[in-house]
Amino acid sequence: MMLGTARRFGVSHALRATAPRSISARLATQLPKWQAPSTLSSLAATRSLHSSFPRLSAATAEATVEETEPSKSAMITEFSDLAAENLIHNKIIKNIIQPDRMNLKTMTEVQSLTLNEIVKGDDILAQAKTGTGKTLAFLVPTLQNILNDPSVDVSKVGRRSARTGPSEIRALIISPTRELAEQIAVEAKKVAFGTGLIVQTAVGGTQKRAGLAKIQQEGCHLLIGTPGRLKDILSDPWTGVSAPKLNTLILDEADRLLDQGFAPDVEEIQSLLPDPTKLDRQTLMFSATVPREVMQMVRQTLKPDFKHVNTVREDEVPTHHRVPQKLVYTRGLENSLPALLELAQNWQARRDNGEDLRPFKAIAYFNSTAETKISADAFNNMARNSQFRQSSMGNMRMLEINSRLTQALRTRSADNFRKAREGILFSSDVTARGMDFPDVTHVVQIGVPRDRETYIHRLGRTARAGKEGEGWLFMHRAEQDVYRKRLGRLPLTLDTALETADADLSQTFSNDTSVGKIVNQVTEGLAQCDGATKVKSYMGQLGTTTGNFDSKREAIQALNQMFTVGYNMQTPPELSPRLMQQLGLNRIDGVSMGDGTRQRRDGGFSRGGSRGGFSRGGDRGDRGGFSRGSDRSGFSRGGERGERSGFSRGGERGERSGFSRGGDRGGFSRGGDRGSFTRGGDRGDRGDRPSRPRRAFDESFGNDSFRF
DNA sequence: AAAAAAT
Repeated sequence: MMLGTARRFGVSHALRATAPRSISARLATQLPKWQAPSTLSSLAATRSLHSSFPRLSAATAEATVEETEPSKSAMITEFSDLAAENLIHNKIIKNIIQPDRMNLKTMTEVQSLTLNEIVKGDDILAQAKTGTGKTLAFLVPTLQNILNDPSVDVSKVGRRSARTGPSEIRALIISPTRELAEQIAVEAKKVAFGTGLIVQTAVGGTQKRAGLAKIQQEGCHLLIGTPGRLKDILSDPWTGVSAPKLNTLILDEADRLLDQGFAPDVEEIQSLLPDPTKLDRQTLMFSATVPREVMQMVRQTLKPDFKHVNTVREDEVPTHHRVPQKLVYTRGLENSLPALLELAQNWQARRDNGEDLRPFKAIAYFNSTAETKISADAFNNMARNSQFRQSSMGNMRMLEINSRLTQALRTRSADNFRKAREGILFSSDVTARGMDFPDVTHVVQIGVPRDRETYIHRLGRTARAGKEGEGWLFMHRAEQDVYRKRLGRLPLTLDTALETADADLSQTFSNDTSVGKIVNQVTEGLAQCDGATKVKSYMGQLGTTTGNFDSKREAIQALNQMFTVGYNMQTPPELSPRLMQQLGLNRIDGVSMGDGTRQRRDGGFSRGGSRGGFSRGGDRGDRGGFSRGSDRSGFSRGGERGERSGFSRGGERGERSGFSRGGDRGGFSRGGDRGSFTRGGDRGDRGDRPSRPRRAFDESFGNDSFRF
């Protein structure tokens, strides 16, 4: 059926011959609000329910053609037809469709809708949902265009002295992350296999000299890289790598590359390329999201008559309809990891019960690198436990990835997760965009993400290529306002099934209950993490929580509670007056403020010689790390006042926070024993929590103080 | 102090 349709429409030369008319004119003058007709998206959605990759059907093709191509151009939907029309090189087609190679048959919407335009040489902004083949959409026609260039010599295929050099770059692809650049390159090499086209990468974190040597030796037609390294090698005349013949510039994840952080680099790279008024240059932009704010940048960067190919209706969300998105309120920040473990265990238990579910393979996203680390550490600690190993969780890989790891470790984690059958990847936003890990069943976002686009792209790591997947967002109640503002219109539904999400973790739990088992495992895993990691995690979350929470006061209380109850630490790190001011915390209760005499040392925090580590009260001989009762107001200023209160003076919220001693809930034993704090006094088993090994920070930090 | 990205 599809094939017949494709043939009916598949007239490539007609496509090439027809000039784009009204649509480009329209786009040039007004905000490009062109979009695929409604039938398209609804139909795609329906089809995807049947777990097929949303392809172009006959009906949609027709509708789309009319809408997008007033010139009645045709639409091709089968890769094999591209060969018949002699539009795309036979070798490329073979690489795509052969079962022992990429094994693809039918093109996706973006691929169909952009191919002819790209071959024609038009500038394009293409928007399509995550996991619908955007990479291939720009690779195939771009590689073809290079082959079409008579000045490109690929005649010496397979021989050592191919007549290409480091200045033969015809197309450049910029990616916002190193792993994505590498992934695109892998795909590009598959497509280009046997054509003689040379694909190279240039990303940071790798040996520059080795990379350069490779390009110098083998030459390069298509270069793929990240902004910093591309800038570096293209601006340095000594490298010999240059692009005087460049015809095509591709911005993958274009909205990201055009935003604040990247735009200057991208502009600088453009300035290193041949003057577009002298050598015609095609620019292609691809992304699942293009927020309004960047449209101006898009328009500035593309030619005035660029095409906006949008397969996502403007009133539609660029997520997949088939992906259930669940929202979970957590009682405190410390509940996230137990809830994550519970989610994984529940899933595995259902599998054990014979339900037809794929193995649990999840990405857990955090808003700070330090939090990814402590979470990965904690889960790795748990996974070492024999009870855990023998459970249905036993075969899970626990992996970590973020930009603070060495590139070697990053690459290893990504590779391992790709290969993993089941496991959890604890990730920062390095992997949020474009990464294609096969068979991810769950995306769990912990904390409201920094913006809507981030949410959408993270979610897009699951349910790719027609597969199923679930999205989860764990969020503190006090993030509601920012949630509504950023994600309010997305289709999340409240889920209250995870028991540990709402458990009061200041209690003691018995291993006889399922909740207790989970909580105690996490507690123990965290207890084995070192103190510095905990402090960094606290500090790392300061920025996002104070920004995300309904009030700064709530943010601090939640963080302090996470630190004491979740991490089993005594007193939260002191903050310098300067930092407090920057965070707007000056008049917030519950903050430990240092006296500002810190000396900077590695990583932005300083160790003040004599000041107690984390200013624990006990060893200083004063009243213990916590203020109790409502007598104390204000906060401590380091030690010079001799008092340590730190936080939570009574107050209506006090009792929730796990410290703030009323005595009724157990809370906190201060006193000289520094450390042991016993929660759950009301249950009568104080101090007997199953797993409370001596905290690592006692050893590693001694009496030193950390102020920030 | 909060992703990422050159050394």
